[in-house]
Amino acid sequence: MGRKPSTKPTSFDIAYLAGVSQPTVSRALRGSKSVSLATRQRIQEIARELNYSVDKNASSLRSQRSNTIALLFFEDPTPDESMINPFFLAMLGTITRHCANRGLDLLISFQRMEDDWHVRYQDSHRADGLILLGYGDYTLYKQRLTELVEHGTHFVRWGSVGDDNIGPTVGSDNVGAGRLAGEHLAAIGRRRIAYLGYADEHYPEFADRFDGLSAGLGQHGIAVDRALQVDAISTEQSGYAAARTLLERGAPFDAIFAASDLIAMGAMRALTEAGKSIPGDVAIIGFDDIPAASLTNPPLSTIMQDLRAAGELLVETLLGEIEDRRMPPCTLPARLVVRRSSGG
Amino acid sequence: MGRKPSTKPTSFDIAYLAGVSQPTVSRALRGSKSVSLATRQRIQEIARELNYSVDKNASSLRSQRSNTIALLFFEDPTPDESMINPFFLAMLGTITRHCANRGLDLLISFQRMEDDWHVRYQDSHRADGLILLGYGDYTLYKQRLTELVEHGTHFVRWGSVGDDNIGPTVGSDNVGAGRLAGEHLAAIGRRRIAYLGYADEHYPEFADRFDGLSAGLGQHGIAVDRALQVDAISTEQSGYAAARTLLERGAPFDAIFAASDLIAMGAMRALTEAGKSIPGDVAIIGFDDIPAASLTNPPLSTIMQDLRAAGELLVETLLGEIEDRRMPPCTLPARLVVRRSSGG
DNA sequence: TGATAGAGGGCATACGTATACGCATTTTAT
DNA sequence: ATAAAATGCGTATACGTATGCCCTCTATCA
Repeated sequence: MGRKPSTKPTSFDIAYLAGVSQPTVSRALRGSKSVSLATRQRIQEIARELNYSVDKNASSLRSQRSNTIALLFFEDPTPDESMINPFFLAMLGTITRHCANRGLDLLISFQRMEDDWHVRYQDSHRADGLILLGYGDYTLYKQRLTELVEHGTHFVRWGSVGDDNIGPTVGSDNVGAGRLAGEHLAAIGRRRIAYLGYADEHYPEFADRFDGLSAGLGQHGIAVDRALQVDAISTEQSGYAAARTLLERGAPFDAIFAASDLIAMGAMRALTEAGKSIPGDVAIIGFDDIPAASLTNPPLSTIMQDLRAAGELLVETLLGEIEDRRMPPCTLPARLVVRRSSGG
Repeated sequence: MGRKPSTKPTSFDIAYLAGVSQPTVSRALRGSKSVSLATRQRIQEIARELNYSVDKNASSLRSQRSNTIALLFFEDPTPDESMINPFFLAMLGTITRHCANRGLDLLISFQRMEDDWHVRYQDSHRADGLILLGYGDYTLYKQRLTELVEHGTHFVRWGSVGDDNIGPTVGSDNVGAGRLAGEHLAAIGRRRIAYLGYADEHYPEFADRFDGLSAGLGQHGIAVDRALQVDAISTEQSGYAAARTLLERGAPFDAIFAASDLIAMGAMRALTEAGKSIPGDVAIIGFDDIPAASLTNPPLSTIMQDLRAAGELLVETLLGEIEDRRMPPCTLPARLVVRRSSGG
C-alpha cells in the first residue's frame, strides 16, 4: 500500500519553483533579512505547499550545530537496573518541555556511567552538549567530570552548587532546604533529630542538607547528635537499612530528616515494623516530593524543589556553555511541604 | 598534508596516516569484508589513537539512515502538564536500554499530540521511525494515525492488538489479563464485581480488559452488571470520581477491577473516605503495577505487564517497519500480582 | 596458456544545506 | 552631482561520509 510516491523535496526544488537560487531559499527559510520580504514569503509559501522540511543531517553537518542535547544519568548501580530515581524522571518532563520551547531535540540514555560519553555524543556531533543527572557517589565521578572539562565537552550537571564545582552546576539550595526542615521539626517540638543519608563528600547534596539541618536546629538551640546520623543512598532499601541501624543503636530520637523521599519511605517501613507510630513517636521529613510521597501512610512531609525552574536553568546554562557565554552559578529555592508525617 | 592536531580528526586524517584512501577507512571502520583484515586492524588502531569518531551528521546524510528513533507520548491532556503516566515512564527505561543494545539513539518528546510529527521527525531525517506511547482517546487519534500511515511514516504504537489496528501495534494480552483478574476475584469469593474504566472504543485496551473480566467471571457463572461499570481515564482523579459515582449509584459491590493502578488508587481514596474497608468490604485489583502500587494502604493487587519484553518488541517491530520486513502482530502475556487489597 | 574470478582498494561523486564572497542595482549622503 | 553605503541575490564551495564503479594483481581452472 501507500508508499511515498515522490521523492522528498529539497531546497533546490523550491528554488526552481520560486525562480531563485538554492542559497536564497536557505536564507529565506531561516528568515534572513538579506532576502526581501516578498521573496521570503513566496518561498515560505512554496515550502509549505511542498511539505518541505529542512534535512536535519545536512543542516547540522554544514553548520556544525545539531541543536540537540543529550540527557545522561549518572547514578550508582542498583539491583533493579531499569529503575531511575522518580525525582529525575519528573525533571525529565520539565527538561523536555523547555527543550521543545527552545527548538532543541533531546537525546536520552539511561546507561550508567560510561567512559566515552564525549566520544559518543559530542565528538560524533550527535549533540551540542550534555546534561548529567543523578545522585551518584561524587568521589567516583569527579574524575570523569574532570576529563569532560579537559576534553572541552560542553555539559552541565545537577548537583551541589559550591565553589569547587567541576564544570557548570545547577542545583537547589540544599542548605536552605535543610534549614527549613530543621526549623520545622524544632517548631513542632522535636528535639532529638536523626538524619538519614550521607553527610560527607561522597554525596555533596546530602551533606548540604545535613549542614542546613544543623544550622536550622542550631537556631533553636538544638545540637545534632552524630550518633543520630546514618549513611544512606537514595533508595528505599538503603533507607530501610539505615533506619534499622538507627533503631539498633538505641539512641532515642523523635524525628527523622531523610536526605530523599525514597530513604524516608524505607525508614517509614522500618519504623512501622518496629512498632513506632508516625508522627506520634517519630516525625519524618523527606526530600524531593516524588509522586509517591503523598501516597505513603501517613503522607510524607517533604521538601519540594522547583522542577520547572530546574529544567529551564539546566538547559539555559548548557546553552550558555555551548554559545560561550557562561552563566553565573545560581541556586534554586526549595519549599517545605508539610503533610501528616510531621504532624502537619 | 599537515593536519592541525587541534581540530577534530576526519577519516581523511586516518587515511593519510594509514597510507590508504578515505573510502577504505570508511569501509574498514564499518568492518567491511572487502578490506583485508590486516588493513582493517591497522586503521582501527589508528582511529583509536586519534580518538576518532564518525561524524553522525555526515554519516546519516550520506547513508540516509540516522539510526535514531523518536519516542512520543500520546496522552489526553491533564491539568498537570508535566505528568506522564508512571507506567510509560517505566517503559521508557526498557526502551532506552534496548535501543542502546541495538546501537540506536533515542529522541524523546513529551509534547502532546502534534500535527506534524512526521515532518518534525521523519521528514527532516532526525529519526528513522517513531514509537508512540500513551493511553489516549483512540477515537481522537485514529485520524492522526491514519495520516501517518498514508504519509508512509514508520512507526509502532503501544495499544490494543486487534485486527483493525491502524499501523503496527504492540501490546499486552489485555483480555487474558482481565480474565486473570476475574478468575482471581471469583476465587476469593467475590460475586458483585465493579469495573472502573472505559469499556468502549474510546479506550480499546480498557475495553479488552473489561471483556476479559467478563469472560473470567463467566467461567464461574458470574455475570457482569453494567450498573457496576463506570467510565474513567487513567488518572487518580478520574478513579476517585468514578468510585464516588459508583457509590452513589447504590448498587452493592464487593470488588473493583480498575483499568489502571492510578484509577485504583483514586478509588481506594474514595472508598476509604466512604468508610469502606479494603479488602474487607471491597477487594481491589489495578493494572500496570506502577511503583506506587506496592505503597498504597493496603498494597494494591495488580496486573504486571512485561515491560522488558514490551520495550524490546516495540523497538524490534519498529526496526522491522524501517527495514521493510514487517513482523507478525503479537501480544505479551501479563501476570497477576496479588497483594493485600484483594485479600492475598 | 589464456581466460576467469575474486580479493583489495582507489576514484569520483552524491547526500542537502549554509555561508563567505562578489556583483549589480538601488538608496543615501555629501 | 558623485561617492559611499546599503540592498538583494547569485556563485562557488565546504561540511565528512558512504558507495557505485573500475582497475590491478594474484590465484584458479580448463
